[in-house]
Amino acid sequence: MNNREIAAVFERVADLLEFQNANPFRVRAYRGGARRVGDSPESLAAIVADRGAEALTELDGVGKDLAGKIAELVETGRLEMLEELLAEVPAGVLDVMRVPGLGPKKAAALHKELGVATLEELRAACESNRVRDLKGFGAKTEEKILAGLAIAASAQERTRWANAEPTVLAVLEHLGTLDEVLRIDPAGSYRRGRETVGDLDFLVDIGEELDAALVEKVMDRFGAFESVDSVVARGETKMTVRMASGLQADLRVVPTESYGAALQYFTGSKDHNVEVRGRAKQRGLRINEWGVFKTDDDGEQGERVAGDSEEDVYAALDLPRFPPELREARREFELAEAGPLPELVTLDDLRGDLHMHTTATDGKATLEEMATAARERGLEYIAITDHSKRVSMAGGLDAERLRKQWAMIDELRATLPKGFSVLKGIECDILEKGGMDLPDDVLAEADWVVASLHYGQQQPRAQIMKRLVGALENPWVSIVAHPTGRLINKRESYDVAVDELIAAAAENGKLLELNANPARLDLDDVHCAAAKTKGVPIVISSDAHSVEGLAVLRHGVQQARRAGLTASDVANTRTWKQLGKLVRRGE
DNA sequence: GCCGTTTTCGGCCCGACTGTTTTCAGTCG
Repeated sequence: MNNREIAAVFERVADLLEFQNANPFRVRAYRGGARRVGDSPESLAAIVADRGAEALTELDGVGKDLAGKIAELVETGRLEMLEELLAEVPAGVLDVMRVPGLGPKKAAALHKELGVATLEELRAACESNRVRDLKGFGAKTEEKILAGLAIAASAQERTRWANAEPTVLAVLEHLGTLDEVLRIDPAGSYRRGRETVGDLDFLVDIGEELDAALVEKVMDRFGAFESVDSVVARGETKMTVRMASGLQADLRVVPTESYGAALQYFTGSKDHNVEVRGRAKQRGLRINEWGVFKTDDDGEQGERVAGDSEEDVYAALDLPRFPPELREARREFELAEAGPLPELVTLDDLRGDLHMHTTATDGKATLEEMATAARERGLEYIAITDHSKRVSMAGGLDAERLRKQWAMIDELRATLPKGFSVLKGIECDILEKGGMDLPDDVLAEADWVVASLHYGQQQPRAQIMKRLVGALENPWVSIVAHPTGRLINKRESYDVAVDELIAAAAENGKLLELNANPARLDLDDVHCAAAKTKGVPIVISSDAHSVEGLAVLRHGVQQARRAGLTASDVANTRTWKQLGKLVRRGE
């Protein structure tokens, strides 16, 4: 059982416990455990196998009990506690709890009073007006549930960051042009640069006073944004709308003196904030979205000590202003205690792009066009890495066509200005039975060999690993591209033991790709962080199939920053010559 | 269920908004 599956079990346990009205801190412990497990770069099954269940308690938030349950899961594939809970609670109520506005308490009341255990039964109960008579419910609640059922049916999944970006920019423009809006920033997971966002958060600075008339004006303007479908809620400082796309957006309006505190607060993550506010409490301080305050002897909010800027808020706790990408309650507090935070990699640090396609296979631009566009983007070198012959649908290259392309590259090189290089590369498929799609003597002639797996993605783990590790052991391979093969919201990854893959890369002196395509972002942040700890350099590549495709590098940089990578952890921040020293090629 | 130079027991972040309540519970982030 892999980490993600273990995390899913703990989430499920937490949901069921919540439904049973269990101790909320116990529920939190399971949710925290799920997050820690999901964030762990090491395979917990491997930890149990190598060092025993006891070693799991080294994970923050995992104690003796959760460690035992993880061991039970990896050893038996089952969790007795979960099965007992499922016997007590009808599984359908978990769906009921996912309807907006329904939580564990209301779901429990619906089940107890009306026997509602599925979404269908919930709909029937609402339509026959039986819900409105329950204590704590009313006609409005009933209507909201029916509307919420429609939303739940359209199963809105999280939106890829890059798909949310146009909406975010349009809202910033729409509100930013108002004179009353002094500052506006997106917050939440969008600001943290997560690969997907659940909803959007916007924060507005309205000036010294929280003037009701001004707030009204800003909210009216927000509600008039062209994509807004309906207003979900509207209060004195906070407003929520639903876009036609189904995406929700929150607006918070605060006075200038609270802007930093509010930005910190609404950027999250939730777990990061829990840690921050816990630290505040230890120091006799209280942090909320309005500022940092001293706590009086009677526990009431006292003198204000910070709030204008995020720097001040963090400084009040002797913490650095964490880059938003790091605020996930993973290792950032540990890093802060160890010294200055690492300087995270930036787009400007990248000097080369080592994965792209041309019209020779499935690209839309020619060799010359890709080279020109890359040079205009300020890159110093690129590798042309078209597909190999196994990828027949893309017109993959055999040895003969590949050598022709390399001859063209030789010709092109003669025309290039000093300071820009085009490298002879290939994205060579890793065959289903193992081994590379082109012979070693051909690969040996390349400057840069990207190995990747496009076929046989459903094979069992052992075979997938044999293929990937085999590629890393090939003396001429430089790197494995999109190592897990996942497509965000579309396709699961292959059954890869990423820690073993990283170990194999380290052993063979090879690199691993962070594919910057926003649908891939593969390796992800957690795995890139794991590669860093094992000393395996990451290459951020566009995998561009067009001139425009080169622009995705920034998404890769964002993911790398979330992994805590600095420029020196990313191989293509180096010159091509320096980069060559990182890769062990040839025998 | 986790955790600890204020602790191995008694804590565990904090506020806005809604709908149903006559003073607040539930949900959400």
